[in-house]
Amino acid sequence: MQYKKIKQKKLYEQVADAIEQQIIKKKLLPGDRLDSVEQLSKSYDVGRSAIREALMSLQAKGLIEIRHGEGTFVRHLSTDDITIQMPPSSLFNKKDIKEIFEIRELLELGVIEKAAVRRSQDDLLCLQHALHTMNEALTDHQASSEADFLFHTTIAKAADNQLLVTMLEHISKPLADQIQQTRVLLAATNPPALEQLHKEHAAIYEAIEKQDGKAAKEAMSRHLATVEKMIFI
Amino acid sequence: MQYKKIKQKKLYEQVADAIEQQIIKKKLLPGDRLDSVEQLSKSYDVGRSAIREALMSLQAKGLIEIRHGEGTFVRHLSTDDITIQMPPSSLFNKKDIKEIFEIRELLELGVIEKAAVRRSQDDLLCLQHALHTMNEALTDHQASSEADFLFHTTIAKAADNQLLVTMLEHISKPLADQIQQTRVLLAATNPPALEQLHKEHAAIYEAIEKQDGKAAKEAMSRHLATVEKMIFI
DNA sequence: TTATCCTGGTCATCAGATGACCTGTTGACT
DNA sequence: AGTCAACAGGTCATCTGATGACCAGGATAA
Repeated sequence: MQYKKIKQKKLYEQVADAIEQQIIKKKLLPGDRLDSVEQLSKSYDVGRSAIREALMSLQAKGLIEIRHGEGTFVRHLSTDDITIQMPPSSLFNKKDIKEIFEIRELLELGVIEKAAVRRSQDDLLCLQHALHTMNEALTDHQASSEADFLFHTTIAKAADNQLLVTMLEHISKPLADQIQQTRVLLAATNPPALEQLHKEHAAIYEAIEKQDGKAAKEAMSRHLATVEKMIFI
Repeated sequence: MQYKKIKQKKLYEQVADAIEQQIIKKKLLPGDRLDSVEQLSKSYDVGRSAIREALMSLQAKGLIEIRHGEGTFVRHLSTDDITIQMPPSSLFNKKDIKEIFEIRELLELGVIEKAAVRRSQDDLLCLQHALHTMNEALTDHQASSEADFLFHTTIAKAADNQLLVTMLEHISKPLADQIQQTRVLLAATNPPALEQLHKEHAAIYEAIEKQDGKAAKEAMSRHLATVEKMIFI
């Protein structure tokens, strides 16, 4: 026998949904100010706390912005308001990290093909800069990790797809921790490996400069294989 | 002249951070029960509302679960707790949709290669079922759209990467609306196009059955090209 | 043993009060 | 006219006491 769920939604969720619908249906446009908490409280006939919690959850979703002393406003939003909720990396196990890495690989390989074709002169300069910094800072793990991250981010930017940049950044964050640890380890036990990383980055850069998508993809593929080996020892 | 921001963080954010740190530092393990709101209110020496808002924001992040009448618990989490916040699709413009589609293409092409290799017998059955439903329900746009979605989701599942499934689902959601609209349109104006979609799906299925990654990828690529054309008229 | 009731602990929500903060206005001073 | 302090009105931020809803587990009755 099937029963219909009577799940009574929590009050603030109902309110949040109602307001969200208004935004979706364009009854509330970006930039508009919502009524004050007191007002809404009366309109929806619920307490102020319920309204407040509803607004807070919408703010967490990025739909609205609450400004102390001013009011609550509908946000203007675009694809870079898409966010990925990643629990802290310390809570992941090896298998999770592997899954994440697999996805990064997909995105990164896709992005570099586009980047090689679409890259501008500016992008090249940025890449050069990152490359240079990384080489300079071989001993400063913090700085070289950041430059590494910047290198990859810049490639994503060159692909001219903002959403892709956002996703790669989010996906790479938990990996970045792992990578930095690995860098520290390598510097102590296996300096030539760092040298290899740099060569791979350089190869990637050259392929992008030549706008050779295929070569770039292969270079990136080799690079990721190296990194993967280093992480999953 | 540069000035340092004196941003004083809101109370509940400080509390939320404090508790999050405890979880990250493993002082609070998954399954543990947090102190009651009253208790925490005393411990942190802030009002109950601040505690409550902090807990709500952590719940939104997926780190904890608040159970009415029982208490608040640290969640066990894994990669499928990674969520992607997508504003409602109606708020996107054409360019945004194009970016999203580009990413979907990347993920989908990557996933199908893995799926073709890793697919189990069960996965094949599911795919058959989705395929069948889609064909049956040519006139029921709702049902056929769902079957379409199921078809792609099942492929992701076959790739044996839970995170990938999650991401693809989230990414495809805003596209699904567009696609359904398109389906309705096609049914009225261009029935053969629906036929073509079905053939493409079938081709994808066959390649997966043969575990031919390359062919599967090509079939999917053709399919996505078709869909893209249909969406961006 | 099993079903029912009771109780203590907890979250959900409300409403009043106070403080902090922002904007715009007014009026004095330069 | 331009600058600035002071003020007022509106709004969010937070605290607090009160009440209801909900759950788990123990006590009780059939």
